[in-house]
Formats: sequence, structure tokens, C-alpha cells
Amino acid sequence: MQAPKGTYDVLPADQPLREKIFGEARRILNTAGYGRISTPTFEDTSLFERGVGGSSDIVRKEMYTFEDKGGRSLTLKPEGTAPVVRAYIQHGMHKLPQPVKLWYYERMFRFERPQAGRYREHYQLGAEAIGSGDPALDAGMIMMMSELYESLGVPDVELRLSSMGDGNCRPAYVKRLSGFLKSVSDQLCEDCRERARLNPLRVFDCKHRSCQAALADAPKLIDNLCQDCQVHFDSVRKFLEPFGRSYRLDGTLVRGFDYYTRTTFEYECARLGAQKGIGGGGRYDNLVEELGGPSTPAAGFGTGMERIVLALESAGISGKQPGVDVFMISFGDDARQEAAIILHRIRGLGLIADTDYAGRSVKGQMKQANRLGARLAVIIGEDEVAAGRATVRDMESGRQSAVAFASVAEWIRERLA
RNA sequence: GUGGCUGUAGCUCAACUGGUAGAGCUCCGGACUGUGGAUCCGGCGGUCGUGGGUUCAAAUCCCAUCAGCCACCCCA
Repeated sequence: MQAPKGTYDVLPADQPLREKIFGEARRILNTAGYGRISTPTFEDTSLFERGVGGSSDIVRKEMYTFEDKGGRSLTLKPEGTAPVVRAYIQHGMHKLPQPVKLWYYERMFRFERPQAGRYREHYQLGAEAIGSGDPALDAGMIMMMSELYESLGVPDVELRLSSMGDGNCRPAYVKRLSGFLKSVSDQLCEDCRERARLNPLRVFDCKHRSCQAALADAPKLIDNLCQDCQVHFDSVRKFLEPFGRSYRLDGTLVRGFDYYTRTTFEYECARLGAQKGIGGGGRYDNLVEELGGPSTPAAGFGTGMERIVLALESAGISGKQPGVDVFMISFGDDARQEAAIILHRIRGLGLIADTDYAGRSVKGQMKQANRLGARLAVIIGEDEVAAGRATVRDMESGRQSAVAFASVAEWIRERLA
């Protein structure tokens, strides 16, 4: 038996680093006034069809869609924004002071071919601020991500920034681009011709040299923004400026969801290979309305737990398990009985305490205490039972003390304080 | 979904042109009758990813399949 393709177990040794990442994200988001939201693992399929968009690969071929016994079509969530927006609408959050700022840490599911850094089930940290079109918000999102990566020590992080325009300027631009693509159609690869038909903006993602060459003179959306979008974009950049966050202005940056408008951004870790995108996001001013809510501007970001982990590991950064304070060593029936009582008391004082359940020899138990990095070992054998006093050994110095059973727990707490 | 590489003990890896699986680390024990981190010794541990096929004989060759990895694709 093995875990299904593209899934994996997070083992105890993996947890500390993940918890550190989660903890940093929580700290940053909480200090920025974001409240955590959890949404269901699955949603009505139509939520993603309408939200993410029919021309996206995710909806076209990567969703885990199934029918439940009531005949409903449900889908394991492939991304986090649509469900949060659904919750915003469902709970009438537009009546709360705006914007409503929410963050999440959730599992995402996509039927993709797995690879290092790409899984069929992965964890994403994300945030959404719904109900504000303020460009300062876009910049704030970008800076929160920067702060997260920086505080964790993610190496070689690069930021790409662009604008997708809005309903005012994008359609006209797409028409222009389509015309251009038609004129160079014979120089494009098969995929690009398909893209030209479905979602022309995505041709810019193509890695084929010939396509890149053919696109060299293509009109860029970023040069064809309408007045409002241009003002907005300039403002985002202005808000970013004082922070000194370097970025690459990239008119070819197109994210994989249809709902983005105006600002889009993507963070990459240069040492991650093909799956180097560690996080991204942008503004989605039409999504709330498209999902049945009032016309509401919003922005958000998402970042991948696994990719952050890989990036940190590539820099030799790891998490460490909390060390054991006390290891209880005992042998003989009476002694084991006494040890169990004392162990319970020590734990009750909030100390991390463990003992042997494997029938190890005294030497073996000492070894285990050492292996766990215990600061103190409490030894209880026949002699100790007879004297009513436990032997407490300092694992570093090797010094031992005899302490009465009744007070040994408190004695240890003071000793370790 | 496409192409390629890989798959031997819990981990890292060996095993010649096919001859029937071994080391280091880990773990358990002993040397050290109730005391760890060093050393030495011993022990536990393997459907050779799985299923077929070729062969007197397959970890080794062939086919299929599963999984991982790399690139494409896509994205976190």
C-alpha cells in the first residue's frame, strides 16, 4: 500500500518547519487585521466553473469532480479564492465594514502530473481582502508576501508585477492581440494556436523560441491600459516604492485564473526548477459580482506550503523538534508504578516528559533519554523505592541528586526554569 | 495529458558478461550485574516496486503496470 499518486504524508519530522511557516504567516496576517476562515474541502462544481473560468486549465482538465449520492456535482477545491468569495456572499459580509480581510490555510486538489513541488493535494496559505479597490491594498498584499518570505529566509526570491487591465481596456486589447496573432499564426506552435483561440493572453507563457520571436512585436496589455487602470497601476507601484521591494515589470505575466483584473503578481524562487512559482495573486474586481454578490472590488494572494518548504530546504533551513525536558527511567514493578505517578505530575506542570514503553534495559533507557535530548533523567529502581527518593540526573553534567518522590516534580520544574 | 530517467533492508547505496542478495547508518542486545553521548562485538530486518515472459537459472534480459524524479504543460 502506498499513498495515492501525487499525495504524501507529513511526518512528525516534517511538522516543525511547516508549523514555523504557518506561524509566521499567521503572525503577519493577524497583525495586518486578517481573520482566519476555513471553507469546505469540496464545493458545488459550478462555483469553480463560474469563478475560476472555463478557459482555465484547472477547470478544463484538473478538477477532482464527483457526484455524491444525492446526485450533486461536487469538486474538491482546486483554489482558495472562489470559496472565500462564496462565503463572503453567503454570509452577507458586504454589510460588514469594508474591506473584509480573510486568510486561510487549506488543502487544494488538482489532477496534475506530479513532480517535486507539484502535488495532486497541496496546502496553500492565502489571504483575500474583499470590498476595496484601493491600490494601497494591492501593495499591502505584495508586501505581506515579501515579509513572509523574508522573515522565513526563503532564498533567491523574485517578484514579477503586471496589470491585466479591466473590462474597459482588456477586451479591446484582446481583440488587437488576436488580430496580431492571426497575422503570425503560421509561426506559432500548435499549443499557441489553441491558446490564441481560447485565451490569447496566455501565448506569452510559451517557452518555444519561435513563438517568443514571433511575439516580439506583439502589443502588450501593460502598454494598452485604459486611463483608470493605468492610474491604479501607477499608484500600486508608488505605494511599493518606499519599501524598496525590487520587482520585474512583466507585461507577459498572466495568471491561470480568468478572474484577475488590474494588478497581478507572482513570486518565484530561482532555485526551484520548473515549479518555481512559490506564490502569486492579484486583484479580482468582478468575481464577487460574477458569483452573485454585489459589485465589489477585491484582491488576494496564495502561496504554496510545499514550495516554501522546498525553497527553505534548499537553503539548509529546517525546523527543529521541541526537546524533551525529562525522561523517566524505571525498572521493577513498584518502581514503574511510582514512575508513572511522577511522570503524570511532571507533565501536569507543563514540562515535556517521556518514558520507556519498550522494555528497555536501564542502559537502553539512558540511551533513549540521550537520544531525545532530555535535560534531566529521573531514575527510579529498587533502591529509590526503598528510600522514597528519586535519582535525578543532569544529562549534561552527569550530576545526580536524590529527591523525595512527593516533591520531585516541583523540584524539577524549578531546576529547569 | 506528452517525452525521458530511476525503483535492491526503515535510510544511503553495492552485487562482473544472467548463477539465486551485501555494506554503512538506524534500531535491539552484549562487553560495562541499575546509568547515555566514544569504541568493539553480536542480533533483528529484504515479496530485489508489482505482474507476466525468456532461460536449466533473473535483482540483472523483454513486456506491461505502479510510484518517484526531470522537462513539457500548468501552477502553489
